[in-house]
Amino acid sequence: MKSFRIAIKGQPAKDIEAENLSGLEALQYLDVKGLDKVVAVRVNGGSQDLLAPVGTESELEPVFIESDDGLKILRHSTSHVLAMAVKALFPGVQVTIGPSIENGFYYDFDYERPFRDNDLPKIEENMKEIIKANLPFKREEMTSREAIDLFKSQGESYKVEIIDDLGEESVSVYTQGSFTDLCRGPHLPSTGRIKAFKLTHVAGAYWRGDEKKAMLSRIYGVAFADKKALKGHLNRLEEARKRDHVKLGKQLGIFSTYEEIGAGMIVWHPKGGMLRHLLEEFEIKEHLKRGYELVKGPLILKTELWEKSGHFENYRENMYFTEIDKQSYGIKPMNCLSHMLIYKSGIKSYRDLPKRYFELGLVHRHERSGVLRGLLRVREFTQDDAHIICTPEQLDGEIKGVLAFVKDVMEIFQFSYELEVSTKPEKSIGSDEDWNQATDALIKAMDDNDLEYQVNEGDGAFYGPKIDVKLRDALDRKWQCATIQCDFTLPERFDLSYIDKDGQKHRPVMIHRVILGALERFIGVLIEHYAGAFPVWISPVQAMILTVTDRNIPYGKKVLETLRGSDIRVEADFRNEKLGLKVREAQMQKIPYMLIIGDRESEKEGVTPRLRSGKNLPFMTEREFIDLINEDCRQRR
RNA sequence: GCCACCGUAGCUCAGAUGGCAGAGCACCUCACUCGUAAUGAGGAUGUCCGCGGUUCGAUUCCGCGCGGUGGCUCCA
Repeated sequence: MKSFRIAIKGQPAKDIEAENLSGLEALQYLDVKGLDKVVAVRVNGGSQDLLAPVGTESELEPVFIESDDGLKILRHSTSHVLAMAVKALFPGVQVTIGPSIENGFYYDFDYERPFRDNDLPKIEENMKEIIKANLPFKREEMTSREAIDLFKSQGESYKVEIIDDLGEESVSVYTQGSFTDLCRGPHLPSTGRIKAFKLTHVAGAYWRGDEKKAMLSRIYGVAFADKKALKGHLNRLEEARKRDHVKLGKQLGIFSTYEEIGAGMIVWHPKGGMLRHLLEEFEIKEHLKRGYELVKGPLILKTELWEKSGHFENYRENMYFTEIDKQSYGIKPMNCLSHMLIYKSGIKSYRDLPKRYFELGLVHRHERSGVLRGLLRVREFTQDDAHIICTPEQLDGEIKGVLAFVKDVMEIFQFSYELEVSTKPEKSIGSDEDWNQATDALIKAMDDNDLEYQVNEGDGAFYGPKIDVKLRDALDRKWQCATIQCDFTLPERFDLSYIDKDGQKHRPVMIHRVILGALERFIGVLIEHYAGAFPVWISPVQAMILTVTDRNIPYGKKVLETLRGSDIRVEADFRNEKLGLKVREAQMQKIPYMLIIGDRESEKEGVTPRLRSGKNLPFMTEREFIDLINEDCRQRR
């Protein structure tokens, strides 16, 4: 008999005598409530299986299935059940890896053919059998040598490769029924604890994420603590799909694409044309306010210039080229080149700096066909691009200025965003000193502003480190919008200089930055963010005049003229239709204000606005309504 | 680019072991002049994404393209 001193974290310890004590027994002894919801236990901070023994001095924390860690364990265990089912149904399949992910899990397989959607139902059936059998997950430690022999005997070469690469003395494996998988754990006590899961889709995935390696077949699934939570998740997904910007873009007359025009090319319909115009107007104002200068470069530039900048060498695959009078030209994928030449067009003094050149620049990039998606990834787009050329001493202040700019703009659109900083990649240009200085400047700017950020080591551009600002779409996928990038290459290659106080030429520093990013992508995220119901200040149509009967058309026309004359974006529905129909249609177009014009309004010369929410405002004069809209716009709501 | 799925009327979608292609909405005409999410009746609507192949016959089966969606990779 040994004596154990155990405690629930933060509570008094208890002593107990036992030969051996599992986590589960310890929790029982400590009288933990709701044990049927406990899937693992943290012992002195580290998660382990419920049935694994605890040490003689242990501080315990139950891991409940609904907790983040509990769900991770559930999802990971479900992926093992998936692998077992697939091995049972498809002899000769090899298993690779199967982690838990947000809301679910996946498992990658190597099989003679890829899996298809219609394989999923029978796999699910098999998984349900495994769950019903309530097989325990049994952990076993063994030397790597033994594990390699074990997996070799099963023909599981990927597992052998993983163990080889781990280079550990020993590894752990988990077995449920006839299926054994290399795994660190922990796992559920048994398969019966899986109460709600669903296989969702299949996808191809490269082994180890390397496109030169084998294409595996991935099966995705979701799993939740109970059926209600699973259903809730599936419902939320369905709701999110209704906000899909491609769908809303078509319904609201914002944009469309055409097979006959080409992939990744957006055609803007009237409402989208207006939306773009409003955003561009907004951007120009905001940039001028912050000391930027408006510039504009041509769409195609001689290929020699792209060679000089390094784009031809590094970015040719993504560029379109054309030939005019036997001279090769490249269609710009970025706007920086003309900006460089503008800077060089005269000698610059330190007194002239910083220069902030802003351009709503149209760029073309040949993105690989498989990555295109709606407005979020296209081949032709407009960037709200600027290049800030400054002295090294000004760098910190300029970065902070851009971060503040991003913050202001994101607040206007009520976006929450995530910051990521990317450091020096393997393949890069420039000295370590430059890199360190610029990376420090980026990080310092964020630290000084108490901003939270994630570091992506080695993810920087080849010419410099960057801060990326990511927004999320309806389905919670992250999209890079704003970015702030330091660049050492271009000032060097274009031999940019300024004359400093010492009368000598010095090399300026350059920041390449966008705030919204690409207008296309931003609008895509924006549509999903507002579910198509734009605030009044950027609504393509702010008000719709709805007449009740034909008698009201003359006054309706007068209101239309008055509002148009006051720069209100207004349309009118004078059709001989029932008011209910007109309201419904305006409602589906998500127009902020409907102006009902009946006999009452015609006689008293005013309007009765109806809001998108269904609420009616009191009768008011045309003037009062114009003021109302103008106030909305001033407040950007 | 790679893997899977998908492409039928302007829109949303149904359809057939391979045999003249359907519904609702929208559209057009007529009636109704109407107060806050669909008035009624009638009418017209197709290269079933494209090109080849198999077949007596292909929108359906096969191949190749084009386009879309979900992933992987990429995203200077």
